Amino acid sequence: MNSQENSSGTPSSPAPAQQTRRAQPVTLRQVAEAAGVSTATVSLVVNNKKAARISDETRKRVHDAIQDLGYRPNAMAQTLVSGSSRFIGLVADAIATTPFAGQIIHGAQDEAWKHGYALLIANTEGNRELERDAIAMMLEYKVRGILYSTWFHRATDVPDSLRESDFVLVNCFAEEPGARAVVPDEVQGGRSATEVLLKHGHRRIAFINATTPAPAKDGRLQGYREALEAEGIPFDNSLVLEAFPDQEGGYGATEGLLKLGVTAVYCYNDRMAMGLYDGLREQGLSIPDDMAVVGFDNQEVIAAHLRPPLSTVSLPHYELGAAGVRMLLGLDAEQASGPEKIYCPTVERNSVRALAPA
Amino acid sequence: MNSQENSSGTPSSPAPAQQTRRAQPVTLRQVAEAAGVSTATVSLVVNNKKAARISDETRKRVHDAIQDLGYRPNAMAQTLVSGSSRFIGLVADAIATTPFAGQIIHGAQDEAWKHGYALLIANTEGNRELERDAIAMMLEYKVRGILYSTWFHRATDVPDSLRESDFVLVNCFAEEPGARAVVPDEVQGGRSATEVLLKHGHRRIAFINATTPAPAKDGRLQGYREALEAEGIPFDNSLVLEAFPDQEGGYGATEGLLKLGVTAVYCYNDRMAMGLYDGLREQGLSIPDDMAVVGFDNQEVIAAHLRPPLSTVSLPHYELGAAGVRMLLGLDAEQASGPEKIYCPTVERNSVRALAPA
DNA sequence: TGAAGGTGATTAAACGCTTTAGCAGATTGG
DNA sequence: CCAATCTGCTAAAGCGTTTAATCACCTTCA
Repeated sequence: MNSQENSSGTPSSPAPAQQTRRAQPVTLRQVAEAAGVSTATVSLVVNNKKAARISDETRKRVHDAIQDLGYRPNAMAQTLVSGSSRFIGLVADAIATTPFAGQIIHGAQDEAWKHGYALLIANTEGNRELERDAIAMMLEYKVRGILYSTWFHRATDVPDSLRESDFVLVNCFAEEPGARAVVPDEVQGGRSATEVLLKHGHRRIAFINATTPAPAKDGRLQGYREALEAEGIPFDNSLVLEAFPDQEGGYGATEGLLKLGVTAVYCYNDRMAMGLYDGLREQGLSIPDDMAVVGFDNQEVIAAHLRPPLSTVSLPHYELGAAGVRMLLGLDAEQASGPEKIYCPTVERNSVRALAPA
Repeated sequence: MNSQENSSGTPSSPAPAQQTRRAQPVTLRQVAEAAGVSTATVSLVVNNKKAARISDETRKRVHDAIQDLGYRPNAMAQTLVSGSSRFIGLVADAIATTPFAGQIIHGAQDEAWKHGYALLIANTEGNRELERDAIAMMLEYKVRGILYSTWFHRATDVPDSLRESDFVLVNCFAEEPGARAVVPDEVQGGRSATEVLLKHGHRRIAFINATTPAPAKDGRLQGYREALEAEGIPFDNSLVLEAFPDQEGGYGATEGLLKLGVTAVYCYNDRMAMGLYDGLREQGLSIPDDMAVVGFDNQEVIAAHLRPPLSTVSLPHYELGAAGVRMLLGLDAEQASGPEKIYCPTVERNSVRALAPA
């Protein structure tokens, strides 16, 4: 890479930048001395200040010195003087309990990075004390702001110390007036899921909802009703079942479902759909021929690889993280009020087929 | 909380610490002025230096001032003077492609936190340039060291800039002599998986290996052989099949498997086992009665909720992350040589049953 | 009574960088 | 030929801490 001749004395050191490895980091001053200029000059060329008048010759000497010494600016010192740090904090209540949390981190990281920020993360495991400490740590690092995220969509209260900084709630919300938030659009998601079925001609559609109270429970049901009613199909409460939102719940709901005489079913989530697959198969029923199924969440490992692959609606965790930092940074036009709702895209696979016209 | 009387003038401010919200952060100097002491004194009490001689009265004045102003130390300034930061960097090639990466982050975060470090993360999506930038960023923040992790166990090469810092490879390894690494013990895992079957009396055990070359492929096979041989069962190469390591691969392997006349099968991973479940069921075969199955990875969403729940071997991602930071910090006794191998624990569920004695 | 020692604080330098004001010398204009 | 302007660079202050050195004052004891 560096084709410059070795004019600087020491003849046989193969990797000049490497030899200082793990030693005290090289400072601006050392570069300045090596180049025979002042630290101000070095700073000016490092930061490419166009206002500064530096001769090409000097500029080159500085660059060479930087190369030779393997200089890296000290970000701590920079932020100290500049007054504002380039950190965004992300506190999560469960980083790994679910693949989802990872996506929030991912989205936040990408977006933060895009705007020159680094992500500082902490996970609290739902522990209030840990949470307080984590937030304190972030405040001490003078983060630009904090993303407070939960692994499932829910109401939360805002920890006091959070208020000492800018913050936005991600995948959760609080009644509190000033609290900005980003959440998935459960209602739209529920509508989309139902529409997939509707679009294929199904008219009698069951919904297996969760038993566990949550915004998702209400929203997804609401979306189901809206989609139905938009098609002029009256909502029939006897078509909505409830079960615990996991595989076993879905499996257990099979019997009840079969009594309903429906041609299609929309499950609260993919895991229930997975259980339902087993239940249906046990009854010798085929998906999508005997029953069309859609899920919700788009939990990759499951949805994409069931037999047949499951049509579902995606929970936009990546987008949630990204939108969170955008909101924090004030990049999007400010919402009127209430949390910003993120669109849940439909993912069509093969668990739904057109209903043969009767 | 703060039951101190409001002796300081302004009468009706309800939340004293809160009112400075979002303003310029309070500094040590301001606390010092408010308490009528020098900044040195404040520093001394904040850090609880026992060597320092500070009267109780002064100490109290300082604490009150801190409370009133809502002071938080500036970590940047602290690390600047102390010379060493409290950061550990984690660069991952895929944060969210898989639930696994989340676990590595989680483990690293917990362990780092335990030792007073904060985790700085970056994900590179396998992009070399992004990777370089991410590492550069970490170096500029003068991290204590960097964890370089991959989402599946593999050989890697060490990016040049990584060498400018302490680092350890997590879930990957390099030939390079100086490169410390932590990886899962695939061989032991393969042995454990096989032993679960052996323990239940199975003697004729198939192994469905992956087609994709990887340390896991070799190691898990090796473990299978070792376990067999330890029981005096000669290794029979015709009992090892190969398929693409996902659900479809497992499903597709059903036919070949059934020709083998085995009573049990050990799958390269849980996803293949999931596919195999479907294949077996299609043939009207029951797990575990007609065929005992064990997987590998312990991919929660799948393994715990298949019908029947899958016995498997856990890939210790959390431990990998945690062991990574311990190694980085030099907390564990140094290994003789080669990567440190992390134990893969067995998780027994219901997909294996004792073989009725013939 | 005066030196020695203890107590409770302060002063000031340093950490690595950015940035404004300004300086010396060269060039230009009138 | 002198002032004005331009060019290339530097001095120094300041960001918020920590910490070694020091200071003023008070006790104690020989």
